Amino acid sequence: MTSGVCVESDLSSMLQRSSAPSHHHPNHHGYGSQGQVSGLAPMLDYTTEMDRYRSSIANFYKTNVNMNMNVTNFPQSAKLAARLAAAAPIFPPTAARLGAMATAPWGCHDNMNMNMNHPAAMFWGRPKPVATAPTHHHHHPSATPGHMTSSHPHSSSMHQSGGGSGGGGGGSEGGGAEKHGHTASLPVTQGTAHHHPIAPSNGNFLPGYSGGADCGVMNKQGHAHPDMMGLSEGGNCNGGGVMSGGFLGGLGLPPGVIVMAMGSAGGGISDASSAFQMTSGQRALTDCQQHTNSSPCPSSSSPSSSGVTAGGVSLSSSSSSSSGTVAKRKRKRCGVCGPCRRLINCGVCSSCRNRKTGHQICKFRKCEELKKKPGGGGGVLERPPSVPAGEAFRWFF
DNA sequence: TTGCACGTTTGT
DNA sequence: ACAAACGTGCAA
Repeated sequence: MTSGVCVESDLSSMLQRSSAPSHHHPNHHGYGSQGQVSGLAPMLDYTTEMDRYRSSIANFYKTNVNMNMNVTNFPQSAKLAARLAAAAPIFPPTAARLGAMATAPWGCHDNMNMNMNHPAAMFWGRPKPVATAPTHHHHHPSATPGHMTSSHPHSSSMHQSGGGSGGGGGGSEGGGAEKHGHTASLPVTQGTAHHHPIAPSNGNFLPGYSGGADCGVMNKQGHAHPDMMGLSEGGNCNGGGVMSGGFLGGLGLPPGVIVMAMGSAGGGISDASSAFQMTSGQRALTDCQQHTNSSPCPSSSSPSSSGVTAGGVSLSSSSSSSSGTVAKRKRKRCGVCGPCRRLINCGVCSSCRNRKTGHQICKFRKCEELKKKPGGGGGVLERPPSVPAGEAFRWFF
């Protein structure tokens, strides 16, 4: 499924259901049902609209949530959190913005809190989204944050349901929240903005997660494993669009614009992954190279990058296919699939439990690509297809 | 076919 | 040196 489609259907339907068509605010048209935008519709009650919208979203997530909330399941989360914290300044320039981003997405600061149980929950980005290319900085934001989504949904649900039976979800607040300035959040931000709550949310969070939710891929999340990571093929749903959306919030640009840009830039791939990659040093590089076909990989800042790995490994794998030589090298994670985007080990799977002896990555984090047979067709070639440009674009209509 | 354990490679 | 994770062989 393409993210565009999923989202559109889900969200739009929700919206429609919850609100009278005529009420759609122009601003919302993006998500609103297609074409329903009776452009003239006066901003009746913007706030009301927003509320409605929010509630819709909440409901939407309500179901998914609970599972994820179990932060406790992530033994490594602490570690991860630390790591992430270090890397925190994912979007240095946007630090300030970050707060907004973090919160806005869920439209409910409560969410943040909930998530915060597990610091890690906050950042579902790659561990080291460190350096950001000046140019691309726009993209990054979206990329990283993306992951957070999963957790949020819970919160939102909680928020609404009020009860929030959710596992640990409850009320504990993590320091993380503060970090992001959770409180400020939403409503306000949006106030100004014409941004639809949803847009931001997606944007900020990893496509993977968000995607899952948005796309209605809920199924996946539905069973979601104890670890909130039930990412569905992240890339798909979210599409670059999503991310961009988040960004938009910060930029204040019309969603459509961003999306378009992303699409073109990403050559269809766009989604967080690419952005991600770019920021994450070697890995990024690797990924790019592996997927040369699709990803733009901007002159991968100096392939020389320690020339070693990046080129070596990834290429070997890809080249192997082409050259046929194949020096059996270890394959690397694609970095874009749902599992790859996960940062936290579930802690309950056999791999996690047997980490010492098993030497295997958490099953839920096992790269989709690596699961495939090395020689197998397709091999490394494709990354999980992200939303086709067209689809992404569709999102906003 | 799937899961587990070990060896080995890769990155810090 | 150490940790993480991939590849592979073996057992169930």
